[in-house]
Amino acid sequence: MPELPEVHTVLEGLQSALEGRQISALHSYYPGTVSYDPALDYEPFPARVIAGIRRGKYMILNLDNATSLIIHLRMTGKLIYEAQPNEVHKHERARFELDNGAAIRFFDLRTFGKIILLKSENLQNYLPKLGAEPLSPDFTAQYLLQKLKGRKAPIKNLLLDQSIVAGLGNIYVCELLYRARIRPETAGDKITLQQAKEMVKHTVDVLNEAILVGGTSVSDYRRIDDKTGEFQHFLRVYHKEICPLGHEVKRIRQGGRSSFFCPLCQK
DNA sequence: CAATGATCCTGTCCGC
DNA sequence: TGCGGACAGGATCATT
Repeated sequence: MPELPEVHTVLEGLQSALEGRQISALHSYYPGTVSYDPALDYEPFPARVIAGIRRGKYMILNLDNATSLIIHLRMTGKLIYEAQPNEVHKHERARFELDNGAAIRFFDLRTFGKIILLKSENLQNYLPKLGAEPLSPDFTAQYLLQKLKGRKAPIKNLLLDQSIVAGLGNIYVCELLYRARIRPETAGDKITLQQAKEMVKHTVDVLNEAILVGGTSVSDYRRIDDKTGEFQHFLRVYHKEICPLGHEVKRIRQGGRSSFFCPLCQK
Protein backbone atom coordinates (compact mmCIF):
# COMPACT_ATOMS: atom_id res chain seq x y z
CA MET A 1 0.00 0.00 0.00
CA PRO A 2 1.47 3.34 -0.91
CA GLU A 3 2.41 5.27 2.20
CA LEU A 4 4.83 8.18 2.54
CA PRO A 5 7.98 6.44 1.23
CA GLU A 6 6.11 4.96 -1.72
CA VAL A 7 4.42 8.24 -2.60
CA HIS A 8 7.78 10.00 -2.29
CA THR A 9 9.36 7.48 -4.68
CA VAL A 10 6.54 7.72 -7.22
CA LEU A 11 6.57 11.51 -7.15
CA GLU A 12 10.31 11.58 -7.81
CA GLY A 13 9.82 9.25 -10.76
CA LEU A 14 6.93 11.33 -12.02
CA GLN A 15 8.96 14.52 -11.86
CA SER A 16 11.86 13.03 -13.77
CA ALA A 17 9.51 11.60 -16.41
CA LEU A 18 7.87 15.00 -16.82
CA GLU A 19 11.11 17.00 -16.82
CA GLY A 20 11.20 19.25 -19.86
CA ARG A 21 8.00 17.70 -21.21
CA GLN A 22 4.54 18.96 -21.75
CA ILE A 23 1.44 17.02 -20.75
CA SER A 24 -0.68 17.12 -23.88
CA ALA A 25 -3.81 15.42 -22.56
CA LEU A 26 -5.43 13.50 -19.72
CA HIS A 27 -7.73 10.63 -20.60
CA SER A 28 -10.13 9.06 -18.17
CA TYR A 29 -11.34 5.47 -18.46
CA TYR A 30 -13.28 4.99 -15.25
CA PRO A 31 -15.98 7.24 -13.83
CA GLY A 32 -14.95 8.72 -10.51
CA THR A 33 -11.19 8.47 -10.94
CA VAL A 34 -10.70 11.91 -12.50
CA SER A 35 -12.65 14.87 -11.22
CA TYR A 36 -12.58 18.57 -12.02
CA ASP A 37 -12.83 21.71 -9.95
CA PRO A 38 -16.03 23.45 -11.13
CA ALA A 39 -14.04 26.70 -11.20
CA LEU A 40 -11.87 25.23 -13.95
CA ASP A 41 -13.55 26.92 -16.91
CA TYR A 42 -10.75 26.44 -19.42
CA GLU A 43 -8.90 23.59 -21.10
CA PRO A 44 -5.92 22.82 -18.82
CA PHE A 45 -3.77 21.02 -21.39
CA PRO A 46 -1.24 21.26 -22.86
CA ALA A 47 0.72 22.36 -19.82
CA ARG A 48 4.06 21.88 -18.17
CA VAL A 49 4.68 20.78 -14.58
CA ILE A 50 6.60 23.45 -12.70
CA ALA A 51 6.60 21.84 -9.26
CA GLY A 52 5.81 18.56 -7.56
CA ILE A 53 5.01 18.49 -3.87
CA ARG A 54 4.14 15.66 -1.51
CA ARG A 55 1.82 16.32 1.40
CA GLY A 56 1.09 13.21 3.45
CA LYS A 57 0.12 10.60 0.86
CA TYR A 58 -1.04 13.26 -1.61
CA MET A 59 0.95 14.26 -4.68
CA ILE A 60 0.42 17.79 -5.90
CA LEU A 61 1.62 18.87 -9.34
CA ASN A 62 1.56 22.55 -10.13
CA LEU A 63 1.21 23.35 -13.83
CA ASP A 64 2.47 26.45 -15.59
CA ASN A 65 -1.06 27.76 -16.17
CA ALA A 66 -2.23 28.20 -12.56
CA THR A 67 -3.73 24.73 -12.60
CA SER A 68 -2.85 21.95 -10.14
CA LEU A 69 -3.24 18.22 -10.12
CA ILE A 70 -3.81 16.24 -6.96
CA ILE A 71 -3.11 12.52 -7.21
CA HIS A 72 -3.83 10.00 -4.49
CA LEU A 73 -2.98 6.34 -5.08
CA ARG A 74 -5.00 5.02 -2.13
CA MET A 75 -4.40 1.27 -1.94
CA THR A 76 -3.78 -0.09 -5.39
CA GLY A 77 -3.03 2.93 -7.53
CA LYS A 78 0.08 2.80 -9.73
CA LEU A 79 1.59 5.39 -12.04
CA ILE A 80 3.65 3.77 -14.76
CA TYR A 81 5.72 5.56 -17.40
CA GLU A 82 5.88 4.05 -20.85
CA ALA A 83 7.86 5.55 -23.72
CA GLN A 84 5.67 3.67 -26.18
CA PRO A 85 2.38 3.10 -24.41
CA ASN A 86 0.33 -0.03 -24.93
CA GLU A 87 -3.40 -0.07 -25.55
CA VAL A 88 -5.71 0.66 -22.63
CA HIS A 89 -5.57 -2.05 -19.96
CA LYS A 90 -8.51 -3.48 -18.03
CA HIS A 91 -7.36 -1.81 -14.81
CA GLU A 92 -6.13 1.41 -16.38
CA ARG A 93 -8.26 4.24 -15.00
CA ALA A 94 -6.57 7.23 -16.61
CA ARG A 95 -3.61 8.19 -18.75
CA PHE A 96 -1.47 11.29 -19.17
CA GLU A 97 -0.19 11.75 -22.70
CA LEU A 98 3.11 13.54 -23.09
CA ASP A 99 4.32 15.62 -26.03
CA ASN A 100 6.98 13.05 -26.93
CA GLY A 101 4.50 10.21 -27.46
CA ALA A 102 5.16 8.69 -24.03
CA ALA A 103 2.45 8.22 -21.43
CA ILE A 104 1.99 7.97 -17.70
CA ARG A 105 -0.65 5.36 -17.09
CA PHE A 106 -2.75 5.22 -13.93
CA PHE A 107 -3.65 1.65 -13.01
CA ASP A 108 -5.91 1.03 -10.06
CA LEU A 109 -7.43 -2.36 -9.46
CA ARG A 110 -9.70 -1.29 -6.63
CA THR A 111 -10.57 2.10 -8.14
CA PHE A 112 -10.20 4.10 -4.92
CA GLY A 113 -7.42 6.28 -6.29
CA LYS A 114 -8.18 9.82 -7.35
CA ILE A 115 -6.90 12.44 -9.77
CA ILE A 116 -8.28 15.95 -9.27
CA LEU A 117 -7.72 18.86 -11.62
CA LEU A 118 -8.22 22.24 -10.06
CA LYS A 119 -7.33 25.88 -10.05
CA SER A 120 -4.15 26.23 -7.99
CA GLU A 121 -5.73 28.95 -5.88
CA ASN A 122 -8.32 26.41 -4.69
CA LEU A 123 -5.81 23.83 -3.54
CA GLN A 124 -6.63 24.09 0.15
CA ASN A 125 -10.30 23.33 -0.52
CA TYR A 126 -9.34 19.99 -2.03
CA LEU A 127 -6.94 18.80 0.65
CA PRO A 128 -8.18 17.57 4.02
CA LYS A 129 -6.77 18.80 7.31
CA LEU A 130 -3.41 17.09 7.58
CA GLY A 131 -1.17 16.83 10.61
CA ALA A 132 2.59 17.22 10.83
CA GLU A 133 4.87 15.89 8.13
CA PRO A 134 6.84 13.16 9.89
CA LEU A 135 10.07 14.11 8.10
CA SER A 136 9.77 17.79 8.96
CA PRO A 137 10.99 19.63 12.07
CA ASP A 138 7.33 20.05 13.10
CA PHE A 139 7.15 16.41 14.06
CA THR A 140 8.43 16.37 17.62
CA ALA A 141 7.65 14.42 20.77
CA GLN A 142 5.98 17.53 22.19
CA TYR A 143 3.76 17.87 19.12
CA LEU A 144 2.77 14.22 19.31
CA LEU A 145 2.03 14.32 23.05
CA GLN A 146 -0.18 17.36 22.59
CA LYS A 147 -2.12 15.58 19.84
CA LEU A 148 -2.50 12.45 21.98
CA LYS A 149 -3.74 14.37 25.01
CA GLY A 150 -7.16 13.15 26.08
CA ARG A 151 -7.31 10.51 23.38
CA LYS A 152 -8.43 7.08 24.58
CA ALA A 153 -8.11 5.34 21.22
CA PRO A 154 -5.23 2.90 20.68
CA ILE A 155 -1.96 4.50 19.57
CA LYS A 156 -2.10 2.35 16.44
CA ASN A 157 -5.33 4.00 15.31
CA LEU A 158 -4.14 7.47 16.24
CA LEU A 159 -0.93 7.15 14.22
CA LEU A 160 -3.03 6.20 11.21
CA ASP A 161 -5.06 9.40 11.65
CA GLN A 162 -3.77 11.70 8.91
CA SER A 163 -4.80 14.79 10.86
CA ILE A 164 -2.26 13.84 13.55
CA VAL A 165 0.63 12.62 11.38
CA ALA A 166 0.38 12.82 7.60
CA GLY A 167 1.71 9.93 5.54
CA LEU A 168 1.79 6.86 7.78
CA GLY A 169 -0.17 3.75 6.89
CA ASN A 170 -0.60 0.28 8.29
CA ILE A 171 2.83 -1.07 7.41
CA TYR A 172 4.99 1.71 8.82
CA VAL A 173 2.87 2.15 11.93
CA CYS A 174 3.32 -1.53 12.80
CA GLU A 175 7.03 -1.25 12.11
CA LEU A 176 7.65 1.95 14.06
CA LEU A 177 5.72 0.66 17.09
CA TYR A 178 7.85 -2.47 17.08
CA ARG A 179 11.04 -0.40 16.92
CA ALA A 180 9.74 1.93 19.64
CA ARG A 181 8.81 -1.13 21.74
CA ILE A 182 5.24 0.08 22.26
CA ARG A 183 2.14 -2.11 22.02
CA PRO A 184 -0.39 -1.04 19.42
CA GLU A 185 -3.30 -1.23 21.92
CA THR A 186 -1.76 1.39 24.26
CA ALA A 187 -4.23 4.23 24.80
CA GLY A 188 -3.07 7.52 23.27
CA ASP A 189 -3.17 9.42 26.58
CA LYS A 190 -1.03 6.75 28.29
CA ILE A 191 1.95 7.49 26.06
CA THR A 192 4.87 8.96 28.03
CA LEU A 193 7.29 11.64 26.88
CA GLN A 194 10.00 9.00 26.58
CA GLN A 195 7.73 6.84 24.41
CA ALA A 196 6.80 9.81 22.25
CA LYS A 197 10.48 10.47 21.70
CA GLU A 198 11.03 6.85 20.70
CA MET A 199 8.11 6.98 18.28
CA VAL A 200 9.38 10.14 16.62
CA LYS A 201 12.89 8.77 16.27
CA HIS A 202 11.79 5.43 14.85
CA THR A 203 9.19 6.97 12.54
CA VAL A 204 11.89 9.11 10.97
CA ASP A 205 14.31 6.18 10.77
CA VAL A 206 11.93 3.68 9.24
CA LEU A 207 10.61 6.17 6.68
CA ASN A 208 14.11 7.24 5.63
CA GLU A 209 15.29 3.65 5.36
CA ALA A 210 12.30 2.77 3.19
CA ILE A 211 12.82 5.82 0.95
CA LEU A 212 16.44 4.75 0.39
CA VAL A 213 15.31 1.45 -1.13
CA GLY A 214 12.33 2.76 -3.09
CA GLY A 215 9.55 1.85 -0.68
CA THR A 216 7.78 -1.38 0.26
CA SER A 217 6.10 -3.65 -2.30
CA VAL A 218 3.78 -6.04 -0.51
CA SER A 219 1.18 -6.29 -3.25
CA ASP A 220 0.45 -3.73 -5.93
CA TYR A 221 2.89 -0.95 -5.27
CA ARG A 222 5.35 -0.30 -8.07
CA ARG A 223 7.71 2.51 -8.92
CA ILE A 224 7.09 4.51 -12.07
CA ASP A 225 9.27 2.10 -14.08
CA ASP A 226 7.10 -0.80 -12.81
CA LYS A 227 9.90 -2.09 -10.58
CA THR A 228 9.17 -3.11 -7.00
CA GLY A 229 10.55 -1.34 -3.96
CA GLU A 230 12.81 -3.35 -1.65
CA PHE A 231 11.83 -2.47 1.89
CA GLN A 232 9.59 -5.56 2.18
CA HIS A 233 12.82 -7.48 2.80
CA PHE A 234 13.52 -5.39 5.91
CA LEU A 235 10.12 -5.54 7.63
CA ARG A 236 10.34 -6.78 11.23
CA VAL A 237 6.74 -7.56 12.16
CA TYR A 238 4.34 -6.64 9.35
CA HIS A 239 3.05 -9.93 7.89
CA LYS A 240 5.77 -11.78 9.78
CA GLU A 241 5.50 -14.99 11.82
CA ILE A 242 8.44 -14.15 14.07
CA CYS A 243 10.22 -10.93 15.02
CA PRO A 244 14.00 -10.50 14.46
CA LEU A 245 14.61 -11.90 17.97
CA GLY A 246 12.74 -15.09 17.11
CA HIS A 247 9.61 -14.37 19.15
CA GLU A 248 6.20 -15.20 17.82
CA VAL A 249 4.47 -12.21 16.23
CA LYS A 250 0.85 -11.67 17.21
CA ARG A 251 -1.82 -10.39 14.87
CA ILE A 252 -4.87 -8.51 16.12
CA ARG A 253 -7.57 -6.42 14.49
CA GLN A 254 -7.84 -2.74 15.31
CA GLY A 255 -10.27 -0.44 13.56
CA GLY A 256 -10.90 -3.10 10.94
CA ARG A 257 -7.23 -3.48 10.11
CA SER A 258 -4.54 -5.96 11.00
CA SER A 259 -1.90 -5.00 13.53
CA PHE A 260 1.24 -7.07 13.88
CA PHE A 261 3.32 -6.86 17.03
CA CYS A 262 5.65 -8.83 19.28
CA PRO A 263 4.18 -9.32 22.78
CA LEU A 264 7.68 -9.91 24.18
CA CYS A 265 9.47 -6.92 22.62
CA GLN A 266 6.61 -4.43 22.91
CA LYS A 267 5.28 -3.24 26.24
C1' DC B 1 -15.40 16.57 19.53
C1' DA B 2 -14.19 11.52 19.90
C1' DA B 3 -14.72 6.81 18.77
C1' DT B 4 -16.53 3.20 16.09
C1' DG B 5 -18.31 0.99 12.08
C1' DA B 6 -19.86 0.76 7.31
C1' DT B 7 -18.66 1.75 2.70
C1' DC B 8 -16.25 1.67 -1.62
C1' DC B 9 -13.87 -2.18 -4.91
C1' DT B 10 -11.86 -6.63 -7.04
C1' DG B 11 -8.42 -10.19 -7.01
C1' DT B 12 -6.51 -13.75 -4.12
C1' DC B 13 -6.52 -17.20 -0.83
C1' DC B 14 -8.47 -20.69 2.20
C1' DG B 15 -11.51 -24.33 3.68
C1' DC B 16 -14.82 -27.60 2.40
C1' DT C 1 -12.60 -28.30 -9.58
C1' DG C 2 -15.61 -25.01 -7.82
C1' DC C 3 -17.87 -22.22 -4.55
C1' DG C 4 -18.62 -19.02 -0.66
C1' DG C 5 -16.55 -16.14 2.46
C1' DA C 6 -12.76 -13.69 4.49
C1' DC C 7 -9.25 -10.56 3.57
C1' DA C 8 -6.41 -6.59 1.80
C1' DG C 9 -7.08 -1.17 3.59
C1' DG C 10 -7.06 4.79 2.87
C1' DA C 11 -10.26 7.99 3.36
C1' DT C 12 -14.95 9.47 4.02
C1' DC C 13 -19.33 9.44 5.89
C1' DA C 14 -22.86 8.11 9.29
C1' DT C 15 -23.93 6.84 13.88
C1' DT C 16 -23.54 6.73 18.76
